Amino acid sequence: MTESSKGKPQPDAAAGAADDRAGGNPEADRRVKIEKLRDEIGIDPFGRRVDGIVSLDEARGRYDKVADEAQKADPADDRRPVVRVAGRVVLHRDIGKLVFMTLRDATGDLQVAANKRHVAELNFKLAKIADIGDVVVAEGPLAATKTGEITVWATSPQMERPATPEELSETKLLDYMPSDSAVPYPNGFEIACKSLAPPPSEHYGLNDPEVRYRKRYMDLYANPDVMATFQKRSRIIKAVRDFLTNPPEQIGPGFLEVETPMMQSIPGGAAARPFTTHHNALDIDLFLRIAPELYLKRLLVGGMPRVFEINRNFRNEGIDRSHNPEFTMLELYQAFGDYNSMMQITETLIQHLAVTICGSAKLPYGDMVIDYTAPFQRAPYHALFEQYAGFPSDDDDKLSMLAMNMGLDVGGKDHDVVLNEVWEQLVEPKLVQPTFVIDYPASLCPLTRQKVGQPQIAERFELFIANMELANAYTELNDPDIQKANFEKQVKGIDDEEQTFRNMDHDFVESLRVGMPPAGGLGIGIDRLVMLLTNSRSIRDVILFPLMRPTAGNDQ
RNA sequence: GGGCGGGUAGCUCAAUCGGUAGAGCAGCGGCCUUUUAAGCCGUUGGUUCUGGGUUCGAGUCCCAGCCCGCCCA
Repeated sequence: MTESSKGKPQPDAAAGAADDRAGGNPEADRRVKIEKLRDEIGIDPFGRRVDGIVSLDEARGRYDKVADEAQKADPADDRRPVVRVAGRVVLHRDIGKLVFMTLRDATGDLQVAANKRHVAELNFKLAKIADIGDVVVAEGPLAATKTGEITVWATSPQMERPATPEELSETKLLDYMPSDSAVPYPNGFEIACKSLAPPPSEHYGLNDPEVRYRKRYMDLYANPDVMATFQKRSRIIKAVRDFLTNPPEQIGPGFLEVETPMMQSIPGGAAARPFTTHHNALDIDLFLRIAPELYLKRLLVGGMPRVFEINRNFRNEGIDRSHNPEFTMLELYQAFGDYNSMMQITETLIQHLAVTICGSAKLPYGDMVIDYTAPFQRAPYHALFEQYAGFPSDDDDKLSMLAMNMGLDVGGKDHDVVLNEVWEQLVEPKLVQPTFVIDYPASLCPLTRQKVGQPQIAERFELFIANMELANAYTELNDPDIQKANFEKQVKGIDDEEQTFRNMDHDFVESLRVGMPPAGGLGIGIDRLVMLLTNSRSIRDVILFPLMRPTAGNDQ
């Protein structure tokens, strides 16, 4: 980036700062304006504190049609509400002695007009030279234009009439007049922060996905639907917290929100490859957690009966439409629950979110319409396989044939591992409406309690919606001897990346020896849930700053 | 990991068969007192992702690489 250098002409584009020949290089031109603001107009192009700003949505709501029409009929009868607003300029129309601009903030857009007759000369000049992308402050009465658009008419108090006592007390006008400034602030119109960077297209927005993800700060203001998505994400997460902290009666007492280590010396609780880091003082390798599970269960041992955590997990794996290396997960554990009580919580929570956040239990996702009305369908794992494969899941020969036809590598893998790979390709694409897939092969679930009388079946479910795995839950295993044996048993065929339980967490087994009450445990992928509820196609559209490869310019 | 598509001005995009890199908007200089993607006149702005190659001549064709997206594994 080029530094402006006052007074010393350089061949560089930005250097023409002090003369009027600048042109063509938007940033250089804006630097010229900054110098003008400082040197000729004598104001700080980066503003100062302003109190009493109302959002653009709020300002629009304060428009008083009766007062507006009364004032238009009799200019002396002015009861129009006065508002002070701030926003980024997204459109700017200068028609001589009148300037219109469209401001945008997190609540929407609103038009501001500056009329030379009502704004002090200096402030009118600021309105004329304001650029798209600048953050500005405007103050004045709300009135509609000829075409009916609600507009803040920037007004310098001393130009029109003295402020009434009501206005003064309502907006505390005098409070904002900085003692070290000759200019009453905002005096109708001020530039609060000059934008040096060239703005995105005012008509086409910002479309390039790479730029949108790398420069989310531009994406957020250029594309209002992006702002809306992340506002909704925030509301969803708050609603999850509220729901779990104070659940509906049928779910019982509230859950306690806790935080457990993200840096772990033995990464456990899931099948995934972890990120590695190092602690210098202790001189030990640590891993970013792949799941909080084993720590949350220790809390059950300690006597917290219901706990949950909403936070980041890290998995050193591929990136695609539904995977980001760091992602947000809800995990909760309920003493004396099981996978059935987890299903009840899951479907009640998700229906609640759909209805309260999105206004309906039936929501579009892409071409689909998803019905979140509880209860969700339950379907046993093996039954689904047989339904779509056409033969029972224990037919090893047919399974091998099918796997090879799918191009899968079956060599040396256990039956259940191959079955699961085939299952994922065969069944997952069919699961559009919310479906609890229940009763998994026990060999795939080392942390899960087996079904009574059916030791080969684990009391586990995964919830699928719109072909995505959204939640995973078990009746938790609390027998320390079986847990230890499961950790020691290497599940053949799972490759290195999925080799979770190679390093036994002895302390976790020790905690089970102390005694963990029977429990249900649940994990819900928050990013994917937000994708569904905001109809977003990619996980990158619901993560503010998704991981991107750094550019040569060192963006991140 | 594989296939397909894309990368050209600040933004959105053109560029015929390989033949002087363009438009709209933004910017800059003017005009304009109710605009709505305001309008009018004038005007600036390019490492065509990077590096090689073919050619009299490459945004275009070939090779390699980088990045992004979509689909598949």
